[in-house]
Amino acid sequence: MDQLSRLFAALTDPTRRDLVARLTEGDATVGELAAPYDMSVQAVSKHLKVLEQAGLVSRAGPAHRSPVHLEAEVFDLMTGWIERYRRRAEERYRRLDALLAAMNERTANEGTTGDEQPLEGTA
Amino acid sequence: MDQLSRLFAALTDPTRRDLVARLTEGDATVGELAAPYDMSVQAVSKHLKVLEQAGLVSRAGPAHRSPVHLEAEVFDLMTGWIERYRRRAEERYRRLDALLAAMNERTANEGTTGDEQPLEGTA
DNA sequence: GCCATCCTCAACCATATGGTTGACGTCCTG
DNA sequence: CAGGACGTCAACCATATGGTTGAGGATGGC
Repeated sequence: MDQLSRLFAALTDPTRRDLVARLTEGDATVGELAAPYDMSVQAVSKHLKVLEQAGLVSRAGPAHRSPVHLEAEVFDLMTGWIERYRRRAEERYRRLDALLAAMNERTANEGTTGDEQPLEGTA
Repeated sequence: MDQLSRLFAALTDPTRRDLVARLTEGDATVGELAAPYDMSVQAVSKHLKVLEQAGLVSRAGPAHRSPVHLEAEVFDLMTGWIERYRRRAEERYRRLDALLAAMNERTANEGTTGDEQPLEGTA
């Protein structure tokens, strides 16, 4: 699985999104992170593993009680993907609007010209 | 499942991300969308259903051969969530930097003052 | 050095996911 | 109106996911 897929998958689960949200307030140990949930510590540990493999979280060391740290920069991978296609879609809407405006203008000037499939392959 | 979860889940699958990417080039029928993949049309139809339930995609009508349309605005729900916590994390780093700078200045001026847990609850 | 605490690993279970094939409904064509 | 093309529905299968419990491995305090 590629990292982008791992990132989206990681943030699919509401518990994991909540963990990320809490980590923006500062590093925390697994125990601290697990405390608020009505769920076993092992389950939270698994969630953290998923976040870690997605690159969203890191551990200071393999040590006992070592704090979990949020790696906020990897968010950019997702926003990068999203914004790219968001922009592309908007770009297309603008072109479509321009095209429709041009068509309106032409029909207002002289009516149909015999060329009637201007949308094909352009929009 | 809440919409945010559905959105992240929808974009987890590379095939669905690719469908979204292609829809930024313009609306398309299910058949057109399914053609490039080494996969049954039914499978692509399922993927489109997932995208539709996440709000990322809409159909012109229940009709035969009706085009699939991308709803790019819902991207904002995700970027909104991501950017919120991205900002929160950065905000925290700035506060931490400021605190460390203040500590350095103080120790440079007069050494320890006896109050030695300034990080607790602040970072 | 011992023991409690923190955390992870492993096995297990229920359900969700992503794919298949086959059957069916609906529309456009002739 | 008969037939083919397009799309979805349903059943099925393999694997992934999110949770549980039980056991075990390090660490740190005493």
